[in-house]
Amino acid sequence: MQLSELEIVRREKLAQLRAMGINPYPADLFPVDHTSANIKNNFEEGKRVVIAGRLMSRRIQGKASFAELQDAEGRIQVYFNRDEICTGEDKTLYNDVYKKLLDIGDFIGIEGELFKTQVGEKTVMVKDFKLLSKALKPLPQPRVDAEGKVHDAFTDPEQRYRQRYADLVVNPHVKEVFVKRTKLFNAMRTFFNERGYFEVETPILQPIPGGAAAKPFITHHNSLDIPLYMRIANELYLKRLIVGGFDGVYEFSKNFRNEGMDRTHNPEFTAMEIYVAYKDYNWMMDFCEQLLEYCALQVNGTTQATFGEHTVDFKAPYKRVTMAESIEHFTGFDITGKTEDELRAAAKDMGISVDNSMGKGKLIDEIFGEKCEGNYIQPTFITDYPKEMSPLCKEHRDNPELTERFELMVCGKEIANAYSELNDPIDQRERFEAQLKLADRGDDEAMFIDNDFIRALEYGMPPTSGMGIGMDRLIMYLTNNPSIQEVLFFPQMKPERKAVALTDEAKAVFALLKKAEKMELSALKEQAGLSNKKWDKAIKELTKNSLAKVEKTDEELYVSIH
RNA sequence: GACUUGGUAGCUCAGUUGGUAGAGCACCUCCCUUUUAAGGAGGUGGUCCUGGGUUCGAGCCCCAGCCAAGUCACCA
Repeated sequence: MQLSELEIVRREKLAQLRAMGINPYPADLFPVDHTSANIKNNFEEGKRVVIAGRLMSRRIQGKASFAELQDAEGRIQVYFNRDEICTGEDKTLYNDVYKKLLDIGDFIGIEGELFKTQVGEKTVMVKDFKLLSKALKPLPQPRVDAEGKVHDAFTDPEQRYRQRYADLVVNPHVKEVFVKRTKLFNAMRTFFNERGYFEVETPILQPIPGGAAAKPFITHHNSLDIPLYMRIANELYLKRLIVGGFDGVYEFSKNFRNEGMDRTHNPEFTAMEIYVAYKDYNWMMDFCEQLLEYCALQVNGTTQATFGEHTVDFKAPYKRVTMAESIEHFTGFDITGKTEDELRAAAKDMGISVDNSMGKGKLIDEIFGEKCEGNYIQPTFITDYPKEMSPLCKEHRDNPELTERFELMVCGKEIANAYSELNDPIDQRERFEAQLKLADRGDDEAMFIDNDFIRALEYGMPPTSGMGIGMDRLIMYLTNNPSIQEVLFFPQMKPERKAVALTDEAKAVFALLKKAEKMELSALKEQAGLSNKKWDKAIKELTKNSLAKVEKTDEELYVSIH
């Protein structure tokens, strides 16, 4: 590996520390008893504290120095004074260890006393300190000036996502997003648990990827010798549990879809699904708006959330509009009672591209997606979707062409999807078969038939309402982030770079060398068992790529890992 | 998948018509005992994303590729 000058300097400091008998990575517990936050909140002049964290900035002025220590809760100023730390004649702890051998990014533990500086800053006067972990790579160092302007911000999205650890260290606002994310999950759990609903886990590796229209990841189980799919949804398993007698079950579900990536789609994402027996989708709408109002309050302390140019209010209740009303409102076209051909012609007139694989449901969905969806900024329930595009949803009690389904739209995007669940096993089989026909017409997202799921329904499932919420999307709204990558710790990225391409001979030599770290050149050559020519080529390749180093002492040649 | 923009020091960024690679911060050396983005003086640091091409000469022009962001398409 090629080291920068800064990295080499830090490795040299590491060696010097060791030479002084200081372990840069000590094993023993450090008895922390305060954090930066509770020092500031409960400040007491002269109080003794033990704190630990990363050294994040230093202002050295000869025999004294101010620095900032960052822990999990924020930063606190610390004051290093030579004569406070080194009470005797030996001043090396300050002059050498602190001033020369510590770096920004190092973890240190501090024992000290609280005081306020002449300008009133709450500060820890260091009485003793200990290196807890040396950082070998320099962190980016954004700084904020008196006007709140950030200098040298660490902003490159590629580096921030690939090195989220560094992003989190230096960008407090990034950490805040993830704190809110966890608050959201906790709020939902609390809301559900208080109502007696039961958190469960269902399979991620599934023999049939069901519950949604999407392309799955496929994998293979070796000893069973069967294909398995990573789940695209957990719906069908949760409903099996309702069949099994639970009144309400929910799961935060990591789902996987083998589709495109963009700023709102990551190959793995988190959905929450909940199913409650003896309820219908009208009840679920009430439940949903109560839930989101509660979550917004828990996360942000207010029901209002800013998203880009919009201010969204999650305070219940939300408007409810049927899909037919919505389409009529925005296009003037009434879809009720229209044939597939009439719908296709209407869509064409609206300038929507259509093809013959599209059935009635898909056509209506296209019209809605194109002309209506984007207009709903404030939370709005869109209800009563066409039957064809909702194969797991109960037929509408008043209209056999429709289903009892709603989606919740916010800022023109869907964040929740809910049904009165289909529990008629014969109807369910017919819907699956209709999906097969769609697949034959070329719809590559049509659902598979899940016979085991139908068998479960045949035992009887109580009337049930279910809802799914896109957790990533919801937290994007609650934290004003237009990109899903900002709300995932580790968004999927293409691999960073190809490994150094080595010949097989060079790889073999390197493997031998790695075990020993350093060995005599002649011994390594003998172990490698290569011809002179091949040996020469292999060792030159390794040294050229800075993987190995050849050193000459008085009587021997040594090879070591670089 | 298409298009647009970008990739230069650890970080943020300049880089003129194609003519010896720059700044600020960081880092290193020296001075400095209550400061607060930035004390003073001096210094080090580069695979200009990769590979080809044009040229006497390429960070810059051309071609191909890699990675990212954005827009669109597709997809929930």
